This record gives sequence, structure tokens and C-alpha cells, in this order.
Amino acid sequence: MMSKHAKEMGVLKEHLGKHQLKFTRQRELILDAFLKQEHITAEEMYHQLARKDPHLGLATIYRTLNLFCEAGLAQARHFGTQTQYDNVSHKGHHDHLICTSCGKIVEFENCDIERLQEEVASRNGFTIQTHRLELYGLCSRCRH
Amino acid sequence: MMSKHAKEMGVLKEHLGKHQLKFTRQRELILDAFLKQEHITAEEMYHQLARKDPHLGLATIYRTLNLFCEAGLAQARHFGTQTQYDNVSHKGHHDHLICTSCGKIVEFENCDIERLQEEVASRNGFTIQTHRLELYGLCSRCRH
DNA sequence: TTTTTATTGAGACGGCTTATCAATTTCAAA
DNA sequence: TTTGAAATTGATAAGCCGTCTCAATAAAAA
Repeated sequence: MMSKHAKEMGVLKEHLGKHQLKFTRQRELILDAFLKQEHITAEEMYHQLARKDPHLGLATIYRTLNLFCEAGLAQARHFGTQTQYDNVSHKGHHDHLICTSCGKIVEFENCDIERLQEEVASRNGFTIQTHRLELYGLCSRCRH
Repeated sequence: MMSKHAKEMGVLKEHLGKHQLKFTRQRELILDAFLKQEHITAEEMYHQLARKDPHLGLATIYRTLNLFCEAGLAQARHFGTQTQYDNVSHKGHHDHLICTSCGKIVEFENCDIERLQEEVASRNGFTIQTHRLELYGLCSRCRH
């Protein structure tokens, strides 16, 4: 039976091959866990995987998540004092509305904005691979 | 003669009054310096003000910039490992096109996108204070 | 299998930001 | 203007997050 994450595993292996890197048990384990999330911090993943592999080090998780960023599978986003690693392959890339008062995060998608982004990019000779859009403001509760 | 930053100084004083805080020489000095910038880090401001007041402490700068955030004059943005304090009252916000191959950065502005952002925000009950839009891709030269 | 090379885990380390605390400054009340 | 309670400051210690170091280990090539 084929893995649920065969496609992403392929992307990872291709990246590893191109850079003389190795496919390890840890990288496989972390990728599997990562792909089940929309976004996660290294610390969260550390605790989540502690049961499956109590000896998996935090440094390895950081290194691996950064590797995923280089392979185009993840994208780092700095929020508060921590780094969130977003799952890029998650269908329907979504953007964020972030309340600057209470920290609440609402995810949204907007095709019109994405179309305009493409327009801006092509006008400047760029081909978009990915993007990041964050709207900061006050949610309805905090405005009062 | 009236100060160039009378309006913002008023906002600050009102906030101080409401929270039983005091108007100090340091807060005035830091606000004046801050309002001349579009965005700045605490460290940058520390060096910038070192000449005017060699004894001004870094902790005071952090405390004061955070105070400005609470007063609505500034907004913290985590970029890389540092915190950028954005001058909210500064107009002419621009976004970025970033080449993932050569690192080239092109700035742009797009009113249509901004209008759609407002739409998304209000649909979710948010009032936007600021935003961040970054498009990552390949520039015309790197695509070949 | 042997050899080469990358990876791992554990903890040390470093940068950025906040907490601590005695001395000082502000500001309201006398 | 003087007084006194309360907030602020500056210096530095402490804390947090993420990266670096390095000997031991695992993966891939020969």
C-alpha cells in the first residue's frame, strides 16, 4: 500500500538527492507528522513525537523543519516569540487575520487577491512560487 | 511653537493619563525619535539616541516601544530574529516581491489588493491596523 | 563488507527581550 | 513650594528560542 504522503515524500527525496543529503528514519517520521498539520512549532512537534520516539532531539526537529522550508514543503513564519512552520502543500493555501490584542488567528482564502497577486508579479517579470499575507488588526471583541 | 508631533504626543499623554502612567523625559525623547522612522528596532534606536542621552538604557527603549504599541502608536512585527516596531501613523505602506533564487526585492503598491483586504477583514469582524504581503518566486533573470 | 559521508542527540552557546531592584523622578496634595 | 506616594529608570541578571558543536551513529557508495 502506498503512503498517504507519497507525493510530498517524493519532493523531499528529490531535494535530498540533489543536495547529497540522506533519507533518514527521523526525516520520514517528522515529515509524516508535519503533513498532518496546517502549521506547527518545533516545540509542539517535539512533544507530539515524544511518544513515538522519546530520543528524538529538539535540534533535529528544528533542522528538519528548516530542511522542509528549503525543499519547499514548509514555510517559516515568525509570530510572537516563536516560529510557526506552515504546511505549504496543505490544499488551498490560506492567509491569516491576526488580532494584535488577543492573538486570535482567523484563516481565510481569497481568489481575487491571489489573481491580483499574479498580475502584479507578471507585470514585474516574476513567477510566483508562494506567498504570505497577514492582516493585523483588532477582532470584534477587542475593538471594544 | 508647537511640536511637529503634537498629535501623537497627545495620543501618548491620553494613554498615560488613562493608565496612571507618567510623562517622562525619556518617553518624550523616544517618541520624537520614533516618529521620524517608518520602522525601527530597539537596538537601532538605542544607538541612534546614544548621542543625545548616553545613559538611556536599552531596557527603557524596549519598555517604551511596547508602551507605544499599547497606545496604538506603534506595532510590533517579528521579522527574522528581531522585532521591528512599525510607525502606525506613517502612510504609504508597500509590499514586496522577493526572488527566491537571487534575493532581489521589488517593492510595490496595489490599491485593489488593499481594498479586498479590507473586505475580508470586515467580513470577519476585524479592523485592520496594518498588513504584510510578500510574494515569493523567480525573477525574470532567474527563471532561465 | 568496507569506506565514506551525512546525521543525530545532548548540551553548550548566543542573540534578543523581559524581569529584578535600588535609586531617582514625577506629580498630586498639602 | 514642599512633601510623599507611586511610577520609572538604568544596569544587569535571567529567560527563551533557535543554532552550533562534536563524538557516536546511521546511511549510501564502493
